[in-house]
Amino acid sequence: MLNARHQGVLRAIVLDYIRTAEPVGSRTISRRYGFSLSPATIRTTMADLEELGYVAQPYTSAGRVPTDRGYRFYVDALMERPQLSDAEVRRIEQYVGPAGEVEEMLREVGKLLSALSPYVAVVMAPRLQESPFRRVEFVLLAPDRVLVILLAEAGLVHHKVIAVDEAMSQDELDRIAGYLTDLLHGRSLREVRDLLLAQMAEEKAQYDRMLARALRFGAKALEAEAEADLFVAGAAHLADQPEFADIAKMRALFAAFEEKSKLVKILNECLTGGDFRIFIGSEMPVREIQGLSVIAAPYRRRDRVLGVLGVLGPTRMDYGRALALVETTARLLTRALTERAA
Amino acid sequence: MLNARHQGVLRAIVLDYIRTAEPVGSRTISRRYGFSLSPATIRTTMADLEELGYVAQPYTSAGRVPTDRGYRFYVDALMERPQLSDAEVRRIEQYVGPAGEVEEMLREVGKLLSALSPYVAVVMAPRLQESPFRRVEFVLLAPDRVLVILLAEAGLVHHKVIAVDEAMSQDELDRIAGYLTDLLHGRSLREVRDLLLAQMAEEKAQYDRMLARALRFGAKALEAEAEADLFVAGAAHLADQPEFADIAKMRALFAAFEEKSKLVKILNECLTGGDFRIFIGSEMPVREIQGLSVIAAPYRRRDRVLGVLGVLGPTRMDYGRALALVETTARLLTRALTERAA
DNA sequence: CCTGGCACTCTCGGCGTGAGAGTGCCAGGC
DNA sequence: GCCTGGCACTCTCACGCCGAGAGTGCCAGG
Repeated sequence: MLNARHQGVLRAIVLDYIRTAEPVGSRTISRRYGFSLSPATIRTTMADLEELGYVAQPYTSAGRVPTDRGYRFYVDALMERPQLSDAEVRRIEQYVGPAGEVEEMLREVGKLLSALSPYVAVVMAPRLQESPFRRVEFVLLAPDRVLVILLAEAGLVHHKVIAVDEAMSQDELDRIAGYLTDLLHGRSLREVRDLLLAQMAEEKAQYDRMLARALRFGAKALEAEAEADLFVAGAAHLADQPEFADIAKMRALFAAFEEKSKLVKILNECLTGGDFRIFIGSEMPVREIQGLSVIAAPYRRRDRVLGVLGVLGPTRMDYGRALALVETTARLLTRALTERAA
Repeated sequence: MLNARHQGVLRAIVLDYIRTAEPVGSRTISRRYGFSLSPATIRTTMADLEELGYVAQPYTSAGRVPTDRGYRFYVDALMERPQLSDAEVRRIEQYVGPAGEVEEMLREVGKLLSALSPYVAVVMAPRLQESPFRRVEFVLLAPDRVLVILLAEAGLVHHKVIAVDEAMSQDELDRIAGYLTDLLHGRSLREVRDLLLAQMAEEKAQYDRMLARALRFGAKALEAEAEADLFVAGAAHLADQPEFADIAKMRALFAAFEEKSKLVKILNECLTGGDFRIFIGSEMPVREIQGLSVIAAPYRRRDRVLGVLGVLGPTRMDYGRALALVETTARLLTRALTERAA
């Protein structure tokens, strides 16, 4: 479909446009990208590329700009895959050290990603619901309020306060906690909850008052968490990108960020699939976000996918470097989480 | 200093400018604000106000714009104090219901403030360090990692994971937790920590191994939290304000928001003082934030100030309404926290 | 098949202009 | 003595014009 010359010119257009954010002319390509062809020849090639939909002109007789399709071809077939520098890799390694708490670590990773790139970092935290369960603890705060502490694998901790209808003693809570912990060791919270509900449906007789109470209470404590947690860092970066010099665009963007559910939707698509995922402009599964690309990669513990991290930038983004950054971070984070004691 | 006419004209200028964001001319004032004076007369008054520094002209022979000093006088002496509608008060009451966890509630309050005003909401969470202490719990995660759960008054909960040098059993942890809880009931974490360090310094003999260990471990568990927690909501609102139609200003603003420490510094100033605090433009204790005003009020539990909430907007802000909003929210939040069981 | 030449198109910045808003000042009136 | 209408003046802003510059498409010749 695209011969070598077409591909070379497309590559040059993408590279130059990523660098300068200005439409690229035939002369620039001929001079700066080592083609031994005159601008006139380049022009016919560019006309071909335009007809095939890989590049576009902002207006008649301006230079060419890559289309989403052009970026896609570039990413799939032309892009080099640069390595991060050793210093950068070391820096990432420091941030994902094995100590501390997972949420804290993810927040730091977000800051790191946004510091190492001019884009917005997004990190989706593991869904507690889906994580293998290790333990639950209850702490009586008041006769009618109980603090629930949920511990999942890999240092994932979550606490919440729930109201209870009937007064309980700390002793009773401890017994219930022990019972739940035994019952559920290693299953996900979702499984646990379903199990509890199933048991509750069965045990109509309520011959064991304590057990009935434990079931009822446990089901309440494990009730579904609201939204997947999302950390966004470096949103101010976008204001630096020339494509968002327009106030109206900026507004839409920042509004989109406050509605994190949109971002979650995009990142969710990355939970399946392989090593990484790139959405370019119109490929984005959410309509509200325009003119942006996302590069995201899942991170794991052993073989289980925990969450997704990535960067969000203008379609005119340095895909090679951003991908290296995202992949490396995901890889190192996966390693750190896998090496974690429990 | 300012006679009645001066004040009336200043008030009209501020009101009109808040509404329209356009410099206010003598004619507008004469027509729209019920002065039975001709524009020419208004003009001489305006010239006086300008000389005294209450208003300024963006350029020769444009209308007048209030200066920071003008806003200050308006806020101190001229401003009406509108009431929130019943519906709004009810809405706030719903958000600050007595159940659930404090942090969660504060986050919601932030969203609420930004929904009820076109400004940015900021809510500073109680500093755990300063809160009266109720209880500590330890959970052994791995031989060398312990989950610390700190419970302060009013349902303030915090957890963190710490690394320990020497292996401990859960039994031992429970004993230490009990010891610490007994020792410290009702004091703030800061006091507790200082106490521990003092005791450690004294007990050089280490005659009681268990006690020494408890002290050492306790001190570590209570180590200072990083930053005061801050919730920011509705930052995208600022993009709607005409004064930030300039990209450069927006950039600076959003960058300032990511550096939350600046905001914390401002809000900290409000922790002392009485019912509320208003910083107008150049009065702001942090130089990085320009052209903005802050209205903030502390919220309490009983008589103890826990934190601060407020809104951040352009100096051209509807001070009356914003103040009503902030004060009411702080008042209702205080009531809810005070009524809380423990 | 490539290339230099050429006419053409479109953007962009600078410039001038005129309308409009608002001012300060002054002389005259209540 | 204070207020007011009138007037000349100033400054911004939107508009349109123009020329420079960048880039194109096409064509004819090597």
